[in-house]
Amino acid sequence: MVMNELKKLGLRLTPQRMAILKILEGNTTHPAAEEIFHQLMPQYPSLSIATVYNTLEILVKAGKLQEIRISSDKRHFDPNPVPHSHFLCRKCDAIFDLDNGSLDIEIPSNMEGHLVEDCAHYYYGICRNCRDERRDK
Amino acid sequence: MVMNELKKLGLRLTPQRMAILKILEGNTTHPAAEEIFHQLMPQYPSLSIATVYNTLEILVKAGKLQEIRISSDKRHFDPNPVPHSHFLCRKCDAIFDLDNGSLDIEIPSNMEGHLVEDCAHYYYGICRNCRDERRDK
DNA sequence: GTAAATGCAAAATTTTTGCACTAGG
DNA sequence: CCTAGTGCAAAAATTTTGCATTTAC
Repeated sequence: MVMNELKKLGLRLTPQRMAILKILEGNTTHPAAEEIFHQLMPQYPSLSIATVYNTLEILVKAGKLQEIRISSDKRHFDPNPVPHSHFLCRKCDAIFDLDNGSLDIEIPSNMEGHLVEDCAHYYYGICRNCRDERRDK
Repeated sequence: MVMNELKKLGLRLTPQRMAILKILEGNTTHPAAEEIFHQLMPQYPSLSIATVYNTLEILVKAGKLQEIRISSDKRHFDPNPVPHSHFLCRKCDAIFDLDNGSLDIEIPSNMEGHLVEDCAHYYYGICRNCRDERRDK
């Protein structure tokens, strides 16, 4: 559970943080900050978008979340911090996880003299759902 | 030469476009729109940032440029449209091309049922220059 | 001459910041 | 208590848009 790990890092377990964590846990839709904010609005009317951004940044720095820069306009977030590929559909804008089988992406420690710490692999095209729709018509 | 290819696409060769193309040709610094704009300001004081964005979008759509979404805050551009990896230095924010030898990135046509048209591989860490600086001190 | 491109300024979006107030531990 | 965290509103930063004017062909 992520909550206990946060405690160990000296982070306070506020209701806002727990709610954000709950939304993200097991979530494969890769929401952006604003989507999380709107989902929580009904329950937490006083919640601030700044708090959402703040929490997401903390979680990314703590290695509990992964930031996804696949879309040109806004950042998305993945509760799975293990490096894996993502696919963005040009038609419906959905982001999919691509599980490279059991082989997660290997991060080369050194590339042309650069010290590599992290990596991201993004793929673009038409997702299987949109492709099927097209086929039906 | 890119200019002639643009003509074939029915695009007009305006001074602004040619200037933007000239700045990008052979450029390995991966400039953002604003950097291009500022480099051209002295020579083209009336140039509009909207024209820079417009031109960049046209060139990307025409397949003459590659958009780089490696940085979370702004988009960068690469005059080399062939898929290849990029490296972002967390210390100096420079973007480097990673030439995967002669093996360019292969785009799988199909991944888990999705139709893949394009891809991007990004790497993050400390570049060789910043690493060397650290070592000297 | 005419459609395409430009420049300008305003708007739209996303993200960040400063600061007073609140509350978790 | 006391510091970390929150909320608010304003600001910053990037990108887009509408429209009148200009210009490449």
